[in-house]
Amino acid sequence: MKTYHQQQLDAFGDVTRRALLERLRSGPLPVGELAEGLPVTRPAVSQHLRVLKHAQLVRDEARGTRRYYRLDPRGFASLRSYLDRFWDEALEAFKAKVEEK
Amino acid sequence: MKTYHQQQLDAFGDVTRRALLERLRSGPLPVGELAEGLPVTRPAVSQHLRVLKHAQLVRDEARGTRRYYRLDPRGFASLRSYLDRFWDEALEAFKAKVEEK
DNA sequence: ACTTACGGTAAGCTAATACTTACCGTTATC
DNA sequence: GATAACGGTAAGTATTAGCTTACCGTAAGT
Repeated sequence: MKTYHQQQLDAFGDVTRRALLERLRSGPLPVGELAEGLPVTRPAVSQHLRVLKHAQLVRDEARGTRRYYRLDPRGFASLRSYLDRFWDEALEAFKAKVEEK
Repeated sequence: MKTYHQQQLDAFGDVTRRALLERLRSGPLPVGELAEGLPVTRPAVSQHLRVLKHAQLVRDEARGTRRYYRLDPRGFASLRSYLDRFWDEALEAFKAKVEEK
């Protein structure tokens, strides 16, 4: 089993997925529009969106025949708290090292 | 050419590299010790360290025959500011959308 | 000086993952 | 109800990226 922040980091570890996320910053978009301009086909985009969805970085909502994707705050919050915790613990360890000398 | 935050996200997009970074939270370590316990060989670790170094997530320092690796604040700061900026812009866009209605 | 410890690099292999084509289901439109 | 638009899924291919083995250089110890 993979923790969420791991899934989020994996999801961010691909340029195409990052491009998708960047596009979604300006607001929700249907899959077709998301795929436009990208150097990959629409099905590829669908597959990336699935990964992003599992990582809770995007949410989707069907509207008629279109399916709108938007950024999901949950994934970003989780990712951020992981990085913060990570760095805090590193500083903690560093301080401890200094004092022990 | 790749921007730094892209390199950092790529670097974080691998479990072994994340494991290395987590080990380094408790302080600097030589390559041999870093490799111990991991399910991969030492050369593999060296290669991962190279990626992490280019992403400015670790620094290295030779001491005798050993080479100590430690976390590098630069990469983390850069990554954090990217994520913050990313999310800020998303909120900005969201606000603008609401007001325009 | 010889030997051992440490770790980087290259070449080649393997495994993971991104991508495409083909297909199908659903919703809307005529 | 037929057709078109939209998008998800499956199967197979291709590319990427991680891993190993082999090798070399440098620094320390004997």
